[in-house]
Amino acid sequence: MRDRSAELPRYLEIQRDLQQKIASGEWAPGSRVPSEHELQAQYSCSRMTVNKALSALARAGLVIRKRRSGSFVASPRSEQTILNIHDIQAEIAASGKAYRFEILLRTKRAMSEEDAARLAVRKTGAVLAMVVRHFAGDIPFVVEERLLNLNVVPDAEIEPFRDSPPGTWLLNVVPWTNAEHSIYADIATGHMASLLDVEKKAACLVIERRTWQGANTITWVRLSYPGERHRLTSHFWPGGAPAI
Amino acid sequence: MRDRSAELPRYLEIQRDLQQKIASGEWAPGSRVPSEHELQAQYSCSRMTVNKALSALARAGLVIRKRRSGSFVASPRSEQTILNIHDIQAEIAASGKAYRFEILLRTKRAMSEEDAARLAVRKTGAVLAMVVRHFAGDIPFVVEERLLNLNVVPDAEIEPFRDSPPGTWLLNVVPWTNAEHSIYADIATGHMASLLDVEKKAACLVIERRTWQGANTITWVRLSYPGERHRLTSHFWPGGAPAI
DNA sequence: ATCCTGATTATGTATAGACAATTAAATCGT
DNA sequence: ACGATTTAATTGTCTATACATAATCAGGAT
Repeated sequence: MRDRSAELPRYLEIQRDLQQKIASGEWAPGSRVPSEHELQAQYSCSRMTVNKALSALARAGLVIRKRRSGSFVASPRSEQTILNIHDIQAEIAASGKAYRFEILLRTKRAMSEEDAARLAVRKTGAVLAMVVRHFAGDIPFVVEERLLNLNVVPDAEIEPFRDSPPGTWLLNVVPWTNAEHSIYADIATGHMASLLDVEKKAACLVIERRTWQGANTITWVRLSYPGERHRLTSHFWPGGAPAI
Repeated sequence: MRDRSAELPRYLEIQRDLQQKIASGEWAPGSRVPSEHELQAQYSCSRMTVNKALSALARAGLVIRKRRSGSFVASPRSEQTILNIHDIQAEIAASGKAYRFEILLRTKRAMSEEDAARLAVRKTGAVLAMVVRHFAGDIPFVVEERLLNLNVVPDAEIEPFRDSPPGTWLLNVVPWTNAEHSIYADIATGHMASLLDVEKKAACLVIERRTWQGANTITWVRLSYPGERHRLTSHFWPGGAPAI
């Protein structure tokens, strides 16, 4: 029936074809995409195959689909990117540098008002507060301030964190369902500057993250990177992969 | 046949069911997920329905699928988040503040070495270099330094940018296919500090972005935000939406 | 033991058809 | 002319089936 010499699956072929028409501007934002019925005829395939292509484009935000009305090229409202925030241990190891970490503080305490606010939970139970410094080679890479919700992760209390830092340990031990990131720039205080081995009042890139398992906040963490030594970079294709 | 009182489509019901088992840790990373055949029997539905659920989980990175071997719970290697970098005009308008912008520089010039490096293209043709300051109310919100590749967007040369700043104009005029973001922290130089109305040597959150249409670089832009006044935040669910 | 070979299994893709849900458009009654 | 009702177009979901493809496994030949 169909050309079996084709490399790509049919639905991907169609998807990229449409994506190309949108990306090139040939199909302007707001304009109507042919209906599944029409595309099915054009590509001489089943409706399900066309549907798979169009659904993927809808998921990627390139088209908007409405029953009875049809599918329309979406107007771009914002630029998206998927930020991959790697496990620090893995990230440094991948860069070829020697990794080590140093636990500067480890305290169990009853949850304070501030702790509760950071974890975004009611003030109850206990937390494990930690400060960890990570090194890439001999250079301080990032300082991690962390709160672990012992109500959710009681095991953390007895974990020595000898081989793995708390972030890596958590990632492997407790599955997370959702996370909130907040990224900003700040001036290194005297203490932070000495920990990162940068000048006083140097710029820091700060990432704050809260991680949940369902309704429970697992952990809050603040990562302070020396501004000149660290960049978050990411490459993004709306379709999920290079189109051509 | 099936229970029509169910609110959710069958495939989503299955998807969330599996997602919950993974998120709760009931199914550990590396462990095997029942095969499509088994799930089809468990949920008494067709294989295509199960396939849709499993494919979605694979796309979200929660499971890894291998022919002949089966599907396995993925071990989390990094935390992802989808960063939505909004159109500045829309972002400020959405916050309820008055938006205005001011073009501080607009120069057409032959592409220099530095321009070519920033745009990641061969040095050829001309660029339009701009510096734009955006205000939220009366407060400087961000300073935008931009290079427009006139080889790709010749229309920019005659565009007055009276109603819309270049970012908004581009978003509406030229569709983009992929983008690269780089986020870091920097110290405000004297000039930048005065533009942003912050103290000298204040921390700035800087976003650099290159945007392509296919193989052509459309634009390079550097956005400098006052560090204390701006945060990038995002909330992320691996499945794409709250599971419960 | 080692290497080929074929059987088996799970996923990947595709088809044709069916019904449901949504809603724009057309029709009808007043 | 207007409002209510019907029709129809389009997407959303689902089924049953089929064959393709990749990878593992078990034998069997060397």
